[in-house]
Amino acid sequence: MDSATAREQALDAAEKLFYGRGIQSVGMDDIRGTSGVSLKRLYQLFPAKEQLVEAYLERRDVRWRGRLAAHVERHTDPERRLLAVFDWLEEWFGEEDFRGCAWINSYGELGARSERVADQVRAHKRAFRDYLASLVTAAGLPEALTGSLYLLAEGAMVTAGITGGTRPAAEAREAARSLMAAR
Amino acid sequence: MDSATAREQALDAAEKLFYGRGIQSVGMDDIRGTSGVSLKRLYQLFPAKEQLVEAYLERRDVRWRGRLAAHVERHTDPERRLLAVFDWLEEWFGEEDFRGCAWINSYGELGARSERVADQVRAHKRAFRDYLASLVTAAGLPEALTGSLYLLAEGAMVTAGITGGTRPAAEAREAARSLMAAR
DNA sequence: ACCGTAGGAGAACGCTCGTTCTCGCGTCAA
DNA sequence: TTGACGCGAGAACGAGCGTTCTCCTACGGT
Repeated sequence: MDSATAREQALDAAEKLFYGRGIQSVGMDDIRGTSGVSLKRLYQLFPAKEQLVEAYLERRDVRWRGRLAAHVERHTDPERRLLAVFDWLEEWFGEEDFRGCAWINSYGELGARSERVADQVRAHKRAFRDYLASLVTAAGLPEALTGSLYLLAEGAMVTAGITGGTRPAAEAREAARSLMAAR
Repeated sequence: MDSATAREQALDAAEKLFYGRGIQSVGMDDIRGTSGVSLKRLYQLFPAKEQLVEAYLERRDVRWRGRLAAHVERHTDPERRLLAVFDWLEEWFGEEDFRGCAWINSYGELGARSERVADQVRAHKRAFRDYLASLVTAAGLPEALTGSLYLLAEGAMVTAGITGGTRPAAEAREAARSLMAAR
């Protein structure tokens, strides 16, 4: 098995376990068991657990925003594209293994102790907000709307994570629609 | 020192440390050092750390909702009372030791592993949402508004926790005002 | 004064877990 | 064929921490 493959398998295991059970409760030995990558190899690829955590969050960030953007791209009407964000949240919330927002969860777990993780969470959230802002601008809507829609999306993510179910996404979408109509 | 006092001091230390640094990174020895209550006494009062955590969350829940309600009580106009929720969030976010919503953080840390903690978080959030619903009803506004305002408040809490600052509260209040005006 | 008990300080125990080390095996170049 | 090397399996090490135990002191009732 070459390094690139081992790395991917390690990250696959990390994502599955860290996201599903939390970061602190997953040991490097669990990663080894799930990934099939030996401890020696793991430590060659990632000198410490913290770096595996960072790589996990970074890869997930790229994929998460990619999936969101891909969904939005399916629409052309600018206002429809904004609402598509909430459609996608609903789809995401409904996935079998959905356990809330990985960054909000990680922040609750490590934000107080790891500045690196805290920075990654802030960067991810800023990127998401910037993306929303670009959609708002493209739709010719007032910039101030960005903050409202962002808060609705964050509220939906945290609520869906805690209570389960997809309803928060639908509620957020309706609120968003109403705010957009109010101009 | 009598039992009641020891219990209060233990809970004071637990709240300060658990909220400030996260639950898992605080040891029972830290609680002892901060509270001045000996380990033996701590284990008499709380047979295991998990029970101290539960007591911490429960006492904080009562106080948090009490403070919110007290702030809302200062107003009589029903719509003003709803907006006062966001005023209070802004005040809370601005406090020196604010580190986000204790329940969202705890859920990120322990929600996947402790059903008890997960239940407490859900109960707290349900109580908050029910309270919002009662304010919405009292103001003669449509029930559907509750979900929107709740998501705005949750989004503001999680965002203020991650990025710091009080701005999310102001943004949420403006969005809430707009939604209430849209009827 | 004397005993029984409660309580404090802190050592001790057992477990988990991040990280490193040992050992043995297979591979490949010369 | 041989020897150096990479790698996997898993033991080992060391730290942190939840929990319990030991020992000692203080005090209240008789």
